[in-house]
Amino acid sequence: MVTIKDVARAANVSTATVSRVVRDKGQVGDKCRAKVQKIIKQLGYRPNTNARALVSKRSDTMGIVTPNLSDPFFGGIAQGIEEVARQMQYKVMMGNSLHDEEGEIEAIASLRENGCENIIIHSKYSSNETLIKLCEELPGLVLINRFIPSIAGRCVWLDNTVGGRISTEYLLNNNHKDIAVLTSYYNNQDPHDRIRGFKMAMEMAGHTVKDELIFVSDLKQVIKQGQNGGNLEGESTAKRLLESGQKFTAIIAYNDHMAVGAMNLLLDNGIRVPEDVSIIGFDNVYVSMIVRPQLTTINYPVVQMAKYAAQLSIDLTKDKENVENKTHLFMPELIERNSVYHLKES
Amino acid sequence: MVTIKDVARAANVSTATVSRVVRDKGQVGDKCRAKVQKIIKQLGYRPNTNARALVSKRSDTMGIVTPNLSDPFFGGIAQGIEEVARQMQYKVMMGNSLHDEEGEIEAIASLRENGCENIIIHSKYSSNETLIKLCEELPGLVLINRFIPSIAGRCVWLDNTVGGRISTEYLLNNNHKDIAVLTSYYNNQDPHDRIRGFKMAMEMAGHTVKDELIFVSDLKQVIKQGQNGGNLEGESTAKRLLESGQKFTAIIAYNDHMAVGAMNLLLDNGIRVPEDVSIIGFDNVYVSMIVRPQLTTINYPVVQMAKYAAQLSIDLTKDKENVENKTHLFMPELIERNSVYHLKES
DNA sequence: TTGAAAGCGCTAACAC
DNA sequence: GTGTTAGCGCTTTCAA
Repeated sequence: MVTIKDVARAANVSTATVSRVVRDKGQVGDKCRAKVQKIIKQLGYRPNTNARALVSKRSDTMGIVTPNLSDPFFGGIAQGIEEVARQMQYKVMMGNSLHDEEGEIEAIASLRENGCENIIIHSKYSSNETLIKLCEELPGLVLINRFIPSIAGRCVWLDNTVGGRISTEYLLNNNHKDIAVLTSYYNNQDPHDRIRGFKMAMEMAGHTVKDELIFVSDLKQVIKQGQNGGNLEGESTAKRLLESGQKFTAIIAYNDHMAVGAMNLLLDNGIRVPEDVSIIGFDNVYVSMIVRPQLTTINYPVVQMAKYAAQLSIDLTKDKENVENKTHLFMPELIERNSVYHLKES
Repeated sequence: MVTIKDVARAANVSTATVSRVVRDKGQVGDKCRAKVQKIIKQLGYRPNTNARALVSKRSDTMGIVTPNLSDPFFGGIAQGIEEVARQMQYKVMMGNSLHDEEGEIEAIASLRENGCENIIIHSKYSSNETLIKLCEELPGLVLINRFIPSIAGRCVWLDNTVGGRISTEYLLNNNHKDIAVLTSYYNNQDPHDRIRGFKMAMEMAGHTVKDELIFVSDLKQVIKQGQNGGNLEGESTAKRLLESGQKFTAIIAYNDHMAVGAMNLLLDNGIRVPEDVSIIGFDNVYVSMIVRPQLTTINYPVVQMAKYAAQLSIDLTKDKENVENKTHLFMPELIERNSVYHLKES
C-alpha cells in the first residue's frame, strides 16, 4: 500500500504539501503541484479513507436507510442515490432499517459512526419528534417520501393528496361514480393523503363518499415482505370488496402492487378488466407496464426524487446558504394506459 | 463524542483494557470486565469505526458490487447480503459497477480503500484472469453467479446447464418438439450454459436442434437498463421469431423478463398462451407470479445464494481451514405454473 | 508557498 | 491480568 509519506518522499516535499495537492486546497506552487501529481499517478497513490475520516470526521460517504431493498421501489431509491453519489465521488453505505423506529435509529447511528455526514432516509416508523431532533444533529440528513412542516427544507416528498385527487378525477371523467378504494394500513401519512385527495375530488364533483366502499388491508404481516406482500394485500382486500356485494365500477388501489393483486383476483373470478371493472394504481412501477391490460396509474418519480435528495444532502453540508428554507415538493402525474374503461353516461 | 479514553478514565483502567473488553479478546478479569461494560453502557460509548479500521486494516464492512440495484434480481442479492451482514454485525457498502470491466475494478478498488475485506461481486464483464488475480489479493472476495474452475472455492453459482436441461425436458414431457429459444447476448457464460442444457436435452430425446429457432437478442443497449430492458428484449426477439414464419409450439426464454415480453407480444398478436404457444422462463422473479397466465419457470434461489455468499466471505476471512476447496453449487428447480400447455401426442 | 509536528481514536506488541 | 506505548495514514494548525 502506498501512503502519503511514500509520495512525499518520492516528490521531495512534505506530506502536508501532498495532502494539499490531493485535496486541491490551500496554496501550492504550480510546478510543485505538477510534480506531486505526477508521482501520485506513477505510484498509484490513493488516500486511505479511514485515516482521512478519522482526522476530518467526514468520510464522503452517503448513507441510505430503507426498509427493504428487494422491493424495486426502494431499489430505485438506492439506484438514484448511488448514481449521484458516484458522480460526486461519494461512497454509498446502506443501513437496512427493518420495520420499526428502533431499526431506523440504529441504522442511522451506525452510519454516523462511520463518519457518514450525508444520510437519506425513507422513514416509515419514526415519529416526527425523533426525525426533527435528528435533523438538528445531522446537517446532511434528508427525508425522502415524508413531509414534516417544521423541517420542510429536509423533506423531499410527493404530493399524495394531489395524486389521490387526479386519479379520482380521471375516473370521474370517465363517468365512474361507484368507486371502491383499496388502501394499505401503513401507519404513515401516504394512504391518508391519497384518500383525502379521493374524497376531495368526489365532493368537488358533488358525489357523496361511501365509507363502506373504502377497504383497508388487514394483512399486517404480509405487507412487510415487499412487493409480493403488496400483491397479496391487493388480492385479499379485493376479495373482501367482492364479498361485500356492493356495486362498483372502478377501483382505486393504494399502489400498483395492490392494483395488480386486485386485478388478478377479478380476472380469476371471471370479471373483465376494464370492461366490467376499471382499476387505477399508484407509483408507476415496472409491473404496471407489463401486466395485461396495462395499468393506468399515477407516476411517482422516485428515482428522480432520490437523485434530488442526494444532491440536496450534499448541498446542505457544503453550501448551506443557498439551500435551507426551500421546499422540495414533487408532483404526481397521471399515466394513462388500458385499465380504465370509458363508461357511457347513464 | 465519547472515546475509549473517556471510558478508560471513568473506569480507572487503561485504554488497552477497554479495547480488550470491547473486542472480547485477550484476558480480562471478571469484575474489571463488568465494571468497564457498565461504564460503556452508561456513557453510551461506541467505538470509532474509522480509527479501528485504520489501525487494524479491517472494517467489518461487506462490499457489494452489482451492475444495477433497481433490477429486483440484484436488489435480491443486496437484500440477502445485507441480512447476514447485519446479523454478523457488519456494515454494508455498495459499489455500483456500471457496465464494464473498468467499472467493476474501480468499485472493488474503492471498497478496498475503505478497509473492506469482504466483497461479493456479481461480475459480468471482468475476465477470468482479472478475477483470479483479484481473488489472490483479496481473501474475502466471493463471486456470485459465476463459475471459474481454478477459484471454485470462491464461486457461488447456479448450474445453468441443468436449468436449461430441465426446462427443455419439461416441455418435451408435454409433447413439445418445436421449441424456439430466445436468448440474451450477454457476454457471460449463463446464456451459453442454458442453451447447452437445451441442446443436451433435445439430443438425449432424439430430436435434432434447429439453430434457426434460436434467436439471440440484438438489443445491445436496451438490456443495460435492467428489467424494462429485459422485457423489451423479449418483445423484439419474439417479434423476429414470429416474422420468421417458422413453426413452433413452445418458447424457452433466457429469463422471466424476456419471457413476459415475449408473452405480451404473442398476446398482443392474438396468439393465446399457453393454448397456442407455451412459454417457460428462468429466474422465478416476482413478475413471473403476477402475470396471467402465471409463468412456468426455473427457480433461481438468488437471495439464498447471496446469503450463502456473504457467509462464505466471512468464513474465508475468519477460519480459512474449513472453507477453502469446497464447491458452492446451487441447483435450479422447475416451478410449474400455467404457461405451458400439455400437447396431445401427435 | 512550504514544512514540522501534533494528534484524530484505536489496536497490538511488549512489559510488568 | 493489566498498563505503557508506538504507531496506523492522514489533516491541520503554526512557523518559517
